[in-house]
Amino acid sequence: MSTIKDVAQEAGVSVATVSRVINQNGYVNEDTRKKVENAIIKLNYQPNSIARSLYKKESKTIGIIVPDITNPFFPELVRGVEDYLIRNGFTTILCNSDEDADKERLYLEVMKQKYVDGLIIVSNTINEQLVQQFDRPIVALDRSIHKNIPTFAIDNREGGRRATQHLLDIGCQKVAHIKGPDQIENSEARYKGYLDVINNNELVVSGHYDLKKTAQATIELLQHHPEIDGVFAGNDIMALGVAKAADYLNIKVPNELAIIGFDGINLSEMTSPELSTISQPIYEMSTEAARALISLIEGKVIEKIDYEFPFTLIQRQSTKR
Amino acid sequence: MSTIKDVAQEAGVSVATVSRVINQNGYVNEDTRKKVENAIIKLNYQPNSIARSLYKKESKTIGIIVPDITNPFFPELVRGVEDYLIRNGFTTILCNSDEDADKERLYLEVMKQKYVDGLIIVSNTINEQLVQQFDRPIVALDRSIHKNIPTFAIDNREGGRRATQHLLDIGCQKVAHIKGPDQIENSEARYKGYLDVINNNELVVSGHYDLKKTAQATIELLQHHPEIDGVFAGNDIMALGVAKAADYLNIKVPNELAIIGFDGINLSEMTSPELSTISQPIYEMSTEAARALISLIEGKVIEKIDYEFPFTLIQRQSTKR
DNA sequence: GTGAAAGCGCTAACAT
DNA sequence: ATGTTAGCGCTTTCAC
Repeated sequence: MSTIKDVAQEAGVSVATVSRVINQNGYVNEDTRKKVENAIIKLNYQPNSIARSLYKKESKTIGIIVPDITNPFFPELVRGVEDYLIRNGFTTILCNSDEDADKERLYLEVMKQKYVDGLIIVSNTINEQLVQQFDRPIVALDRSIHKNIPTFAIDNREGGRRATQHLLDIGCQKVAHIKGPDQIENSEARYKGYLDVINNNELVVSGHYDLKKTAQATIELLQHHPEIDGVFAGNDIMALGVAKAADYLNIKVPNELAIIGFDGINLSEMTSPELSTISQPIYEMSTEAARALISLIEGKVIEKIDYEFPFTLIQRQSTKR
Repeated sequence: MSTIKDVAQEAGVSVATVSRVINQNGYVNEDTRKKVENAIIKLNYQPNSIARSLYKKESKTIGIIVPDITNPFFPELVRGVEDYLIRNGFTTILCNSDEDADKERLYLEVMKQKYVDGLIIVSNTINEQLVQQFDRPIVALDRSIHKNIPTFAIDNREGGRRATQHLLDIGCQKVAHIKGPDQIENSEARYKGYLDVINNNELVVSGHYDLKKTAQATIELLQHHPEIDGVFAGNDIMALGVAKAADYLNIKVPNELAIIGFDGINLSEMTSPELSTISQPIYEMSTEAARALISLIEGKVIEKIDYEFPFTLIQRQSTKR
């Protein structure tokens, strides 16, 4: 690959001039500009962004850390981020942390060495201290990780309330909640939302954000409590698990059992029956997070630390009766 | 952040020595090594990999180009790649091409400028010439892109045969095929596999790898051809579309209509009914592709150009009768 | 065994 | 308006 030096030589000018035309700054005569541009084309020159990064101490690269891209919620998030970033000249490094603090530490270290300009993190296990030490901008997506770090999420508790209320509204008498993992901020919040509405009539079991475990737990739950006629699942995948349990027990959805999920991933409308859900503006949340991160990278101050997005209740077959 | 110079100063040695310690090459006295290591710890020094890349002309970064991470097949692929790479000291840049040749060209250009050490590509739209010009190793995943580029995939035609034969084996009399997009190598191959088995009794409709379109097309198909009792869908998502169509028309799966998909994405066992499918070893394919890419980057020669992986037929509820 | 110094490709003073 | 040059942080010859 040819370098700026080659171009300079070819055009009969100095490297500084070439640099000027590339970066469109400083004065350069129309004629010399032409000469340089021709040389660039002739040599098929492309600036070496590593060299540029070394000097400018910026890499036009950001890292995104998610628990596991294989979990259907995250591709939609990552896609929003990547879309926004590439349009703005940034490139996206993908990291799967498996919610493992060691892996997160490793990624943080690597990202630092590679001079990423900023980080977008989805995590609840991440070491706050490490995050604090990271001397470049960070934003948190979907879940907060530190009170000083801008966070882009919905009000999960309110979402939990809304989901539960919906089940009541359609006439459910006994609404159970299949809760996501303990200690995950979001699943706790959704759970609280459920409690807010259900008072003293609660019936909760844990499903760990996992389809099979949820199906298993739900089967037992429904066997012990045949009076349950509505389930609010901690997320859409879990709601699918509940639907499977119902199918297994030959319980009709939605008439004998209404089900509502949470997140609004694409998957929720692919299944039969289609799932009612609390739909997050996933794409918008992620592009906004990316936009804010870039602002921070550019040294701008951003308006707030807490970006709360509106969610919507989507009623589909699983609660339509 | 402290530099190698700071460490050298702190340890009272030259930068060359520090470099030797970091890279564990060249001779260095046990005592000086200790001094240097202490200085590194004291200053919390981390080598700047940008500077290293500039000199070594390698970035320990690779790019992966997929059509759309939001399509459930790709996260599993990307995860396999990322897992293998991070374990081997590489970092992964994610690119969503949307099967758009212009976007692909853009990504190729950016990757080149960023000195990525290699590329993993899933595409059928990519410009072969551009790929040829890319002067670093490339491997193709899931679909071939050029005869000189190592390809990691299964035998899709044979898979198509197997799927179709399976429907016949369980007693289907009239098997239709919902075909993936034209001009996509894989969907054509699967289609051919179907034809191989079905001779002259074919019934094919195009579904574009899209759930809703597939559901719509299937509804029409089934209305015109109520004799159809088995469907081989071009992939798992399309199979879901077929299942929805059946649900809509109140046709019982699998007894009145058996359905088989293709790919074996996680999703295929999340639904009710669970989908039979031709399961690709997605994770293994992708880690092998990553492994081969690294070999190429290291200048090794790899054994072959065509890596064909075995698939397996997974029979689940949708064809169990 | 260790250090001095050149150079990777680029940008940005500073000259002219 | 253009050129010269130092320097970004690192690795690696080449001396000693």
